Amino acid sequence: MSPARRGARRPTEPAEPEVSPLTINRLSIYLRALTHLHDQGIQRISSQDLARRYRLSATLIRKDLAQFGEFGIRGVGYDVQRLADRISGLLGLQRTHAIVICGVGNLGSALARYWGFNHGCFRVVAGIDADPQKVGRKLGSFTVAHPKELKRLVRETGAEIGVLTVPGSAAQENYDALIAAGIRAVINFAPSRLEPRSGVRVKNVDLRINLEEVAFFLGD
Amino acid sequence: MSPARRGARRPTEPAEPEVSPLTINRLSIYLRALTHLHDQGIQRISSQDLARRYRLSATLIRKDLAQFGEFGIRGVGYDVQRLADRISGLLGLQRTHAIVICGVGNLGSALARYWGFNHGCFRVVAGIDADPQKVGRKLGSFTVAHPKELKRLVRETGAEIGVLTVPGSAAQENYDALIAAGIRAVINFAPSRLEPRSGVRVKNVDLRINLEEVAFFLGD
DNA sequence: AGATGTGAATGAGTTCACAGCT
DNA sequence: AGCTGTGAACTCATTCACATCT
Repeated sequence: MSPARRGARRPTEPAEPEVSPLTINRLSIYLRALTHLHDQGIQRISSQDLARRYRLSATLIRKDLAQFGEFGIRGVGYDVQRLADRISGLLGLQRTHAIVICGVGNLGSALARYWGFNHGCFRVVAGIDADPQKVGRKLGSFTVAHPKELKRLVRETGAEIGVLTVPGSAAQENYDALIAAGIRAVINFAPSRLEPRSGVRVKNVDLRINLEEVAFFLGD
Repeated sequence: MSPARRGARRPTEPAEPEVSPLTINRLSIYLRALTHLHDQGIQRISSQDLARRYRLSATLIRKDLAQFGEFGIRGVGYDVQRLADRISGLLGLQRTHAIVICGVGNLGSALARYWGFNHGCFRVVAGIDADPQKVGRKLGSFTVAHPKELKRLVRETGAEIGVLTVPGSAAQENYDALIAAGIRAVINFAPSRLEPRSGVRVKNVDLRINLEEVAFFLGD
């Protein structure tokens, strides 16, 4: 069966529902597990064995994969290498994705280093900051630029992903600027709901909320 | 009605189910919205108005709150200040929670600065790193310590929350060390499933997975 | 035999619709 | 009249159970 993705279906088809982020996140987990197995020289694995080793659900692995086709061999299991390749393809990790970081403070620059400037299929290729103190500063393989350069940088680098690590009060305007510059997906670390502007994908990551979640369970 | 929390129920009661993290995370969101309203001098708000302003669901606000009691006035709405106080109480934000950061690399030190050393009810009070290069380095209001100091530091500072920002390969041993030292909740930024050791709460935060999620929607 | 892939059953989470209070 | 609090309906997610294939 053929994948359902970003509404890229022909008008005659009966409108397949979009794949859930839960499933997509699990695909990432599966991919890591498979990579780990591959590094250990293991070539074949069953969903059950995969589940046992990495504390996952065997049925869920099969159900998740079923949304994209048939990847295993009945009675046998999955070919580690092959499944890893297929998942990596599904996740769009067979090509490089360029990232622009908007707001090069503590968090922004740490993420840049953490995600790597030239590492795997994600590449942080530019940093933007309105603070004149920060503009011109060297960060990894590039120099921090002023927001007015954003559009040009996105065009020149082909950046698709924008990372918002600006103060909450500046999030919306920077988000709008990213979209105007042609960015296609945004990961927002600012603790504010963004007014969605278009078909651009927004993923909110709220670091503070994690502290409050565990605080709840610690009690008063 | 009385809250269901960390199984703190009397043996006679019919085993209330634990509150969902989804609800807890939304409480954090509500609290921020209310704080924002309070800052604007707004004293009363209905669930509908709150939902409209912050793009939330009115029914869900009421349902979430209903799990902890009755906070509103029928026909009127909620008292902003009062509701904020109650939620902040539920989340355990009426007292300070001390945090130990395990692994003071890019991410660890950025989080320390981002979350603040002396800011609100969370306080980063210690940093641990096995790298001799980093031990002794000043970070905010303390000095990075060697892992062997962990137990003493936790005891002396009363730290409850441990943050794991070590490489994936070191995650499990550091997790075990945190638990042995008496930490009561862990936020794990390493991309590896931890073998759960006890009743200690673990919250996994996987920063790389967010990139892969948006990459999926970008396609190949 | 032994594993996948999948319809059916269950469970979790959200929305609907309205009784009941102010 | 207006809004909260809540049972019932519904939707989404996961697990169960098994037909199907190697």
